[in-house]
Amino acid sequence: MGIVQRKERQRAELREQILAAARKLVLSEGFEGLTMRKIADAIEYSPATLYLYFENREAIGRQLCEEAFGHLLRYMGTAAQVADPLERLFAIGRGYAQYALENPEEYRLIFMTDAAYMEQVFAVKTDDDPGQRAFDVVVDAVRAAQAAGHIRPIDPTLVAEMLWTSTHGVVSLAITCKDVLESPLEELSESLHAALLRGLAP
Amino acid sequence: MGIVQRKERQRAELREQILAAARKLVLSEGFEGLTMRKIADAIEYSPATLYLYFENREAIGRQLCEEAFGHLLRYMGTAAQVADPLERLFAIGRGYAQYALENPEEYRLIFMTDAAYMEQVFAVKTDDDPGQRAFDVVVDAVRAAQAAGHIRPIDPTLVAEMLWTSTHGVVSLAITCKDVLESPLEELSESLHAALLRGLAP
DNA sequence: GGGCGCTCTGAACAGCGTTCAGAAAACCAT
DNA sequence: ATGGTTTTCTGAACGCTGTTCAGAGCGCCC
Repeated sequence: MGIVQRKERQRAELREQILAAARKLVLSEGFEGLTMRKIADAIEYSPATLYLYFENREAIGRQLCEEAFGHLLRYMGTAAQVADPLERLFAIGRGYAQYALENPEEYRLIFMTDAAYMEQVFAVKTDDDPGQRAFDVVVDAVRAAQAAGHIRPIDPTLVAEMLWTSTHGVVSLAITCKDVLESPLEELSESLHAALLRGLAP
Repeated sequence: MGIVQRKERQRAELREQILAAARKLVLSEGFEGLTMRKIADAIEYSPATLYLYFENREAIGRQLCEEAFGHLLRYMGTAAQVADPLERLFAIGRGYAQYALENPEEYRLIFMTDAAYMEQVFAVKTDDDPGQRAFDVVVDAVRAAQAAGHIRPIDPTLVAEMLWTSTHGVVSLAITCKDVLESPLEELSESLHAALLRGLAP
């Protein structure tokens, strides 16, 4: 009775083929450049077939989004294991920035695209949602830094959001308005982090 | 011989009518929702006519962009006159954030839209380009704060970019991922500014 | 082998930016 | 006022987009 299993497998395979083609297209042309017909061409199926595997174009974007959070988490993951709490916060920030700058189209898809379809991604808010987990990594590091007396004892979520938004500011501007920032990106990012953490000391 | 003058005036008027319709549409539907056919409908002309007044859709966006920088400058302008240097920096940040949150679609158009056509906006770089002037307002305030001994004597451009990117981070995330930031926006923005400036003290 | 169900597609719809030949209108000179 | 020139405008088209749906084609079970 392996027939239904095989059918399920084939179905999953085609679904994955669609996602693979979409990934490639987003990587090279951005989500704006992602087209149902281009995907269909790439996998050699009719455009109509895509709708048997995904509700619509946004559903594909949503799926890629969730994957992207996983990638972000990987970039931050190694940094999250640094022992020294303050150094860990720096490392996380660097990992985050590195992810954004090495995967600008993915980053744009997650954090810089109009929220219409993103609402459903963020609406999940379960504890194992990668986005939430990425944020929790920061909050944990903040708590540790507070416990070690490196950061004043205010709401760790607030502190985490301060760190997050400021790093997001650097990388998102760098992605959108290339060449508009005069300072070298790394210096800017590092100085910002350093000043912020200094200002957050007890 | 006021005929050529009248023709020029009428031409300018229709151009302005196009821009007015475009402004309204961007305001309500964002730049993505701005359509040549919708503009044409609004002003009761054929879509083809628009191309006699603007090279293409992006040229209209570019024009709106330059206007938007003017608006931003107005929001920051009053703040730029605060006497106390440190308080002035706070006021400028508040003005900037207020502009972004009260005109999200305009802000998105300027700083969050893919740069393809923006390059020409930023490429100007003349001294009276509103974007440059807005940034200079910050740099000047930084210099004043440094002269008053409130900020350590490092490159004022770097400091200005640190302040700019961090505020941009808050407002752009607030615009794109509404409800994802848990902290009240004003508190987040204010705390961030305060911590940053504290960290930048000599 | 016949019938059922699943998978897939061609064709279409409505919309998009943009172009261009030609209609229409405005102007000028006679 | 009339004819001709110039400026302004538009209908129709091209190729693209996301999406839908009737029906074709094929594999599976009885």
